[in-house]
Order: sequence, then C-alpha cells, then structure tokens
Amino acid sequence: MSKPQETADDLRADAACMPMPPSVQAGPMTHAIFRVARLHRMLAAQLLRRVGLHPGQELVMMQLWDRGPQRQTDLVRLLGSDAATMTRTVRRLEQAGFVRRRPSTTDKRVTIVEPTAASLALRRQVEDIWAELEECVTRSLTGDQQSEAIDVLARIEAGLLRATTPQT
Amino acid sequence: MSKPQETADDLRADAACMPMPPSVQAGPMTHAIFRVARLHRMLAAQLLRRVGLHPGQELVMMQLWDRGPQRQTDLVRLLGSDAATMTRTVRRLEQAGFVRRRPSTTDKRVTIVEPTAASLALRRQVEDIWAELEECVTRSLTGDQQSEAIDVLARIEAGLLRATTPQT
DNA sequence: CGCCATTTACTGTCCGAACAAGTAAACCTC
DNA sequence: GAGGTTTACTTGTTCGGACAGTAAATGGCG
Repeated sequence: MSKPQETADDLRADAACMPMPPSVQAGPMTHAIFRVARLHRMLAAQLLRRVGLHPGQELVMMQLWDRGPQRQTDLVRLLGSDAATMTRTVRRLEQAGFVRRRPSTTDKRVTIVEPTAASLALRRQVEDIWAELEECVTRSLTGDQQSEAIDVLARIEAGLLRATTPQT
Repeated sequence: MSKPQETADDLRADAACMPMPPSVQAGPMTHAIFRVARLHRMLAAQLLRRVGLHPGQELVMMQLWDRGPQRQTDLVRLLGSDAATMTRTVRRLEQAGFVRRRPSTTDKRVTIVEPTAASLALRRQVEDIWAELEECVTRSLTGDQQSEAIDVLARIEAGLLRATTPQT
C-alpha cells in the first residue's frame, strides 16, 4: 500500500467536504447549516445506536423523564413533531419496553404515555450521550465563541421562524 | 373558555419552542443545532415542494448542473451520501424527467447520470430557492454576525468531524 | 492465466418525517 | 339534546437516510 499516509486534510476532504460548486457557494450559510446538521445528526445516531435508540426517540424519552407521563398530543406539541410520527415512535418505544401506554380515564380519546422503570437505566446513558454530543460540538470553541454561537443560532432560528410560520 | 386569545408569543412558544426541561438544558448547543437544523430543513422542504423536489434531490441536481454528468459513486462521494439512497434518489429524479441514466462504455459496472434539458428550467428555480433560504437564514444577522456564524459553524463542523471519523 | 479483493450498483429492511385521510370522542352552540 | 366543530389518535403513502446482503465487473497478484 502506497497510500503513504492520509493526512488529516485528506480525511477532511473525503468525509465532510462536499465540495464547493458555484451554486452551493452562493449560499454559504445554508450550506454550512446543512453540513453541521448532517454531521450532528450522524454523530447522534451513532451514539444512540449503542443504547438501542434511533434519533428522535431520545427526545421523547427525555420529555417523559423530565415531565412525567404525558399525553401523545403533549409530546407532539413539546417536540414540535407530527401526530403520525409520534404514534409510530411511541409504539416502537413501547415494543422496546421503554414506555407504557395507558388510556385516560377522563378523556377516552387520549392515551397517556409514561416511562417504564426499565427506561430509567437508559436515562443516564442518554444524558451521557448528550454530554458527549455537546462536548464534540463545543470543543472547537472558546467560551466566548460558545456564547456567540448560541446567540447566532438563536438569531438564525428567529429568521427561519418568520418564514415557516407566515400564518396568523 | 378562558383562553381569550393567543398572543404572538403564545404562537411562538407553540411553534418553535420546544421547552426547556433540565436534561435538554444540559446541552444548549446541541439543542440549538437541532432546532435550527429542523427549521432549516422544514423551510427548504416547503420551498422545494413548489418545484416538485424533495429535500436532498436538489443537492444532486446542483452537482450535476455544476459538474456535468457524473457516476453515481461520484455523486455519493460528493454529497457524502449513501449508495443505496443515491440509487433510489436518482431513479426518482429519472422518473421525474430531470435526469437521464446511461451505462458507461468503459466500465460496465458504472452508470453515468446526466441532467436533462428539461432540468435546466429547474436550475434557476432552485437557485432562487437557495437565495431565499439564505435570505431567511441571514436576515436576522448583521454582516459581522454572518462572518461570526460562518466561522463558528466551521469550528463546530471540525469538532464533529473528529468524532465521526475516528478511523484512520 | 486464474484467483481474489475491491469497486459499483442494486435490493430489502427499518427508522424518522411529512402529508392526506379517516375514526372516534369530546366540546360547543342553537 | 341534536348537529356541527374541534381534538386525539390511527393508518396509508412517499421520501431521505442508514445498514446488511447480493451480484457483476474490474484490477492486481502470483
């Protein structure tokens, strides 16, 4: 094997660098967001796989652990998700044994979702995963840059929000 | 019936604010990235739907427009995508008439993907969509903040990259 | 030349995400 | 209390994304 040694730059070029054609270059922020979002999600998926969760499921569990039993609708609202997605996600979490579903006694439409005792073992693992994720995100940033980043992301979110909620 | 009227803040709380339970608060950057990524993708999907594309397909088309006919493997490498995903995405783009597939004469394994003449009409629309996306992302940022944002996102990407490519 | 690892593309499977449509229950108003 | 509306949940479909497995073609090596 020649391939004398792949430098860090080579790896960087291979793995992340979707190259820079002119049309992509036209939207540097959009492009950067795409890249970061994908890497972030990939890393989250990779870490969550170890504990048998798929991306998105951990968010449901975190809500349940923090806020206790919830109606599915509440989970949908809290996560900004979709009712259909929530139905299937909760069903899979139930099959995995992390969640229990119980019909409400006061409103026959609603089903209450609650974390199982078995899920408590997951909680610390998920918290560790979030800590590791956060570490990966922040380790290239100084404290000041982290503050900058939080502020900038909040501003970007505000700008996007104005576009996605034109109604009212 | 109290619920006099929902204020703009209420709506904002509904739409974007996935609340702040302690475990989420533990990873403010991770949380912010999730939120921005989701909004960004939602907006992209919303804009792309007008021209009949799904998120991800536009990236393939942009590569083809900018770099000309490509092997599927090249598209996979350029976009950092998956061979299986690319197979299906290209097939759908072909069915939609935006792409043509042609077997290579020199290597019977490869199929060359090239944009159709019909796709050229899409190109300007997609460029407009990227411009609109970029506008939504940047409109809450000053010029300095945009530079900050690019820098910060690049640093975050670098941090994530070190985690997702641990192997040589 | 023949063997074998690699490359390229495809299929099946499972997941989240989004949309549409439908059902049942609760609520509201007349 | 009857009828219309809203709410809560479910199912079906389509898409991108990821993993596993397959088949064919290629290229290198002995």
